[in-house]
Amino acid sequence: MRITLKDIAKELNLSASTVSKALSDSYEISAETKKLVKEYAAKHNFRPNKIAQNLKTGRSNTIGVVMCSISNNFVAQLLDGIQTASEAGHYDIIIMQSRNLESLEKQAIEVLRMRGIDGLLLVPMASNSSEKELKELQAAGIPVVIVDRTFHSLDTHKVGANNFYGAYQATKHLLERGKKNIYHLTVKGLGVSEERLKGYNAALEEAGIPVNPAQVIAIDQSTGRSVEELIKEAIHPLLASATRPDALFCATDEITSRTLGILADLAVVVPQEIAVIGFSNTPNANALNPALSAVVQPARLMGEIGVLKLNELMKSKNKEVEFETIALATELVIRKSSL
Amino acid sequence: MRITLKDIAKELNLSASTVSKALSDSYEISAETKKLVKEYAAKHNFRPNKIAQNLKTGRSNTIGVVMCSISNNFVAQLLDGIQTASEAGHYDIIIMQSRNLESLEKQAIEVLRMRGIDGLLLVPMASNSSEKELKELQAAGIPVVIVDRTFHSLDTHKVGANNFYGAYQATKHLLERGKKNIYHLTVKGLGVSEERLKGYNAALEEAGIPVNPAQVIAIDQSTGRSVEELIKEAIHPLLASATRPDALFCATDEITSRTLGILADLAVVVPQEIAVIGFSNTPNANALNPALSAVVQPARLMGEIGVLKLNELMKSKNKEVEFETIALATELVIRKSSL
DNA sequence: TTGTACGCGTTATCAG
DNA sequence: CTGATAACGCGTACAA
Repeated sequence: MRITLKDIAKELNLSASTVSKALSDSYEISAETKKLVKEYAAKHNFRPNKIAQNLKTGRSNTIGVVMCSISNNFVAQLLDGIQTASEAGHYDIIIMQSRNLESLEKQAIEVLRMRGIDGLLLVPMASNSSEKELKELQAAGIPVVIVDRTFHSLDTHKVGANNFYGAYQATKHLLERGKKNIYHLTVKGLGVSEERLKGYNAALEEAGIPVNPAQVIAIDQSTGRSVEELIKEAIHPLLASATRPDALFCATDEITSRTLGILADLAVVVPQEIAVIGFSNTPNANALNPALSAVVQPARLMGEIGVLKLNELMKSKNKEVEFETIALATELVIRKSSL
Repeated sequence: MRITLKDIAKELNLSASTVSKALSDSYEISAETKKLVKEYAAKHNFRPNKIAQNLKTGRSNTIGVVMCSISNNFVAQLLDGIQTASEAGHYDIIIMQSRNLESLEKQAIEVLRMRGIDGLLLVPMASNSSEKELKELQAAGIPVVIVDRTFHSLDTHKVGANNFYGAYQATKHLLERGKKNIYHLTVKGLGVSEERLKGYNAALEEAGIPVNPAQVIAIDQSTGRSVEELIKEAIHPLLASATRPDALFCATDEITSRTLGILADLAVVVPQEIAVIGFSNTPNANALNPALSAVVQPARLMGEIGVLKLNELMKSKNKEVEFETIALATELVIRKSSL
C-alpha cells in the first residue's frame, strides 16, 4: 500500500489538513512546518492519490481522445502531436477508437465521460455523429474540440487541414505537367474527401476542363472487402478503356499507397504512363515505387493545436468564447510519381 | 451537473445504499424495487461516477501503456491490438510515451501509478530501465507485463517476437538466393536488435561463412542526426568499396524503408545489384521500390496477448504465478527486394 | 427487504 | 498558524 496524507499527519503529529496545505504551499502554513512535511513526504516518496483529488475537486487533468482508428500514419502523427502538447500542459490522455462505427463512438464518449475527463478531442466519423452526446458534454461544462473533420455540426473549435486547397494544388500541378485525363480516386462516406473532390473540381474548372463525374471513382468500404481489392477492380477496366487516365489523384493515404502498389504489380510505368499524386502522410514516401508526390497534412501540428484550443476552453470555463474553425495549410511535396 | 445515487434516492424515497444495491442487482433487494430504480436510472440517464467507484473499490478498470514512441507502424499496430483486447475486457487504456528517455519512462510510470491503474503494459527502453519503479508497482499489487522487449530484467510475463529466428530465416533466405556478402544494418542500443544480429550470425555460421564484424553497421541515433543521413553516410563508402555488399539485412522498420529509398535515389538496382530484406511492419510493403521482402512481426497479436497476460495477473491477485516469456513467430514475406 | 453509518484520500471552510 | 469537520459519490458491514 502507498502512504497517504493521514499517515504523514499521524507520524508528524499534525492534522491531515495541515499536511495537505503544507504540501500545496498554502500561505497559512509556517515555513518550518512546510519544510518538515515536505521533507518527510519526499523521504517517504509520498504521491497524492489522484483519484481522491479528482473526486474532491471535480477535475481530472485528463483529456479524452476519440478517433476512428489508430493504425495509420496520419492518425499516429496526430496522436503524437496530441501527446506532446498534453504532456506540456500536464494533462494525461485517454485514447479510444470508434472504428468508424457510430455506436462505438457514442460508447467511447460515454466511457470517457464516466471517467471524468476535463475535455474531449474528437475525430468524428460523420458530419453530425454523436451530436446529442457531445452537446450534453458541453452542457456539463466539458469542452469539446473537433479535429480533422471540421465539417462536423457541433458548435465548437475545429482544427483541420485545408483539404480543398491541398487538392486544388495537387490537381493543378498535374495539369501543369500536361495531364489531360485526371481521375479522382476516393472513398465513400469520408467527410474530408468531399472538400478534396471540390478542390480537384475547382482546378479542372479553372483550367477550362469540364468536370466529368465518370472520372470520379469512390471506393465503398462498407462492403467489408479490402481496399486493395476494390481499387484493383476499379483500376483494371480503366486501363483497358479508351479513356485511359494519364493521371490519378488519390484522395486518401491508403488509396494512394495501394494504388502505387497495384500499378507496380501491373507493370504500369509511373509516372510515364500514368502519373500519381495523393494525400499521404507516409514517412516512406521516398522509398515508394516511384517516390511519391503527395499532399502532406500537418498532422502533428493539428494535434498540438487541438490540445491548445481545448486548453483554452478548459481554462475559460463559462466565459463566452467565439468558436473558430482552423484550416491548416497542407504541403505539396513533389517527388517522382507525378513528374 | 450529472445525476447521482443520492438524487435517485431522494426522488424515489429510498436510501442511497438501496439504490446502489438495486443497480448492482444485489440479492437483498426486491425485484420490485430493482425495477423501479433501474427504470428511473435509465430514464434519467444515470451513470455511476467512476472516480468515486475507483476511490471506494481501489480499482480503476484502467490499464496503463507506456511505449517508446507511437508514430511508427509496428507500435501503431501493437496499440491497435492492445486497444481491441482491452475493449473486450472492458478496460480503458491510458497511453504514455517515453520517447526513449528513461527519465520520461519513469515519469510516465509514476503518473500512471498516481492515476490508479490496475495493470501496466510496458515497452521498456532498455534492459533494466525503471526497474525499481516497476518492482514497487508489483509490490503494490499492480502487475506489469513487458511487451516487445522480452530481454528486460523484470520478473514477470513478457511477450515479444522471435527476433532471433526471424532474422535467421531472412538471412538464410538471402544465402539461398546465392548472396555471398550480406551486410547487417542495425541501430545502437535497441535491445531487440541484438537477437536479430544473433540470428543473422547464426545463419552465416550455419552456411560456413565466417562472421565478419566489419559487415555489421550500427547506426547511432543518440547523435541527434536523422536516421536517413546516418544510413547514407554508412552506405556511400560501402558502394564504392572493394567489398561491395550484394545484400543488406536491415534490422529495423525505419532502417529498412529508408535504405530502400536511399538506394533508389542512388539508382542502385534492387535486388539485381543489391538485395534488401529487413524487419518491417509497413502496410505499404507492396508499394515500395521494389516491393519489400520483410520479416513481419505479429504486432496486433502481441498487443492482444499482452493484455491477456496482464488480465490473468490482474485476476489472480496474490496467487503464485509462473511467469512466462512468449516469443511469437514472425512471418517472412518474400516480395521482390530480395529476389 | 431496506436503511444507517462509515470510510476511501483529499480539499475547503471555518473555528480556535 | 493549525486543526476539526464536512464533503465529493459510491459501496458495504451491520443494524433495523
